[in-house]
Amino acid sequence: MMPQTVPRPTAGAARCKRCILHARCLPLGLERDALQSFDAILQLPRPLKRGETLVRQGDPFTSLYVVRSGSLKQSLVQGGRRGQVLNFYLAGEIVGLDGIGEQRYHSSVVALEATFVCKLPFTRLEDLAERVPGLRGQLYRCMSRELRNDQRMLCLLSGRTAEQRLASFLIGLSERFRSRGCSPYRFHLSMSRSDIASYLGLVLETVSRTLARFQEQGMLSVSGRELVIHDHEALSMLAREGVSGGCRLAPQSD
Amino acid sequence: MMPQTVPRPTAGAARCKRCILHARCLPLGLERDALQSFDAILQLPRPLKRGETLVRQGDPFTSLYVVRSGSLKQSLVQGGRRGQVLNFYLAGEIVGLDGIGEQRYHSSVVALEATFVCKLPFTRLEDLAERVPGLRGQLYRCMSRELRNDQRMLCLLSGRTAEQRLASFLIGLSERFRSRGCSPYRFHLSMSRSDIASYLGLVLETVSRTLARFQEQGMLSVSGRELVIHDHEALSMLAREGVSGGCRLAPQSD
DNA sequence: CGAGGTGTTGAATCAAGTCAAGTTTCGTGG
DNA sequence: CCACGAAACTTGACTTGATTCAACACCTCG
Repeated sequence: MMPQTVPRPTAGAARCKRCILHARCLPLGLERDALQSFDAILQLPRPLKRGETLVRQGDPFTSLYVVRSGSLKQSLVQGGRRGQVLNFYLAGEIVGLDGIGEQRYHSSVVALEATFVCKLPFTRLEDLAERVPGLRGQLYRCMSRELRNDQRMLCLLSGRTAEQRLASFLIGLSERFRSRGCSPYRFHLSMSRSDIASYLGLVLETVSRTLARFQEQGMLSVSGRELVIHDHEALSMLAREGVSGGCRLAPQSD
Repeated sequence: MMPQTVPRPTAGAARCKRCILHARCLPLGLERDALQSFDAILQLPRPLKRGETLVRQGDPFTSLYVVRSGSLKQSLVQGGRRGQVLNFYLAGEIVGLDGIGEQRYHSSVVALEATFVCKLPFTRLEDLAERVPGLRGQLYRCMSRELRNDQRMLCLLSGRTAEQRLASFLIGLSERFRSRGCSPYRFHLSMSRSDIASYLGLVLETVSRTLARFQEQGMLSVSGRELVIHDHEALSMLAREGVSGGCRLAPQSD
């Protein structure tokens, strides 16, 4: 039987060396000594309840957080609008990077389910990074990964159909679960339809309808938040490209 | 008379200390010594012709570039699609940050007009950053600014009308020109309508029509790529919020 | 002067949004 | 444990803003 959710951390085990996320977390590739120093600044996993806020937009920036288990959503309030969902964070991902550089968190992050996070006070992390080039590199890598991620999102939101957006989203999730050792074909959506809609620049009715259509076409089954992907191939085809062969080419200036 | 384009660098003047961009460039806030070391790794401004490629998506990452004068567009090719425009760079902005962390540039950057850039070999920059905390901070700050910028774009592309997108874009440009000492009310668009369209997730016809509508309403005048903003207030109102008071609130889970 | 890139404008179409009921699910407290 | 109410989700009918397709105007440059 395949695990349907991300594995829980062994209770109380804060040391990175034994952490199941070792391979995909920030201290990846650190030497034995450096890893111990890293361990020393890392604070014990903190439990968050569903709906609990980890960082609040505008609050002073103090720490990065690594998701140990569970999931969160990042959202941004601008103007009169309700929070635009910018990202979902799964185990091993880093929360708070957009706060570096300003003194404040630029967005809010809220737990979508029971969630554990490890806290990394940034000043201490920076001190350590000063002495450990590998860690500095990892930090850059994380930020630039986030950058690339946002850029992928920009492409997705720019002139793609609802079907393509949703397919992309599901395939993306699927891959992330796969790389965490969970089934890429059967998983639980910890976010609401309206979170997904906001993330994809749609309204929740459209998400609902599009999921229904995918189900009719036999590509997947959804029941509430339980998802089973039947035709991963078809779905990722949709995600990668326009379904109808005709990708209309914008005239390239130059 | 107000300058209509970004000031040109004094020919051959590579030294940062005398550079007009001093106040908004990477070495901002560096000590005298650090600034000299920075100068030492910085390569002389290189001229680019309109349409010339500065970095090509997928090429090995070697350097960051600072725009000295002129402008460029960043674009990303994914799947079968033609380049999605991700960003426009003006004087003082840093090109190439998304390449840090991977060994490759993640997107292409092309000059929109005659443009000068200063080259910053990254390994040398990193060496220097190791010794100069202020520079490290600046690097973080730049990356996190880029992150925040992309996030603003995500909000913009997510369920805003063509009018709001275009207004946002124009106001954004206006502010950028203002902060560079150029007129925020009268400037030249170095990018084509189709570049703007791609950037805003629209088709070029829509950009053209929307500009025409703005002009009818007396908010601005356009003639080709020359733009005059008559009613900055109205435009930024449009940019900030839905024009019709009704910002429909998505039900917030939590 | 003609060609090609760039921009404008019009008419028709359609995908997604809006509004409006419903139904299901879930959490809380009796 | 059940009942209740509030969220969350689904579905349908209708509207609309943006895209598509198409024709044409403009400007620059060889």
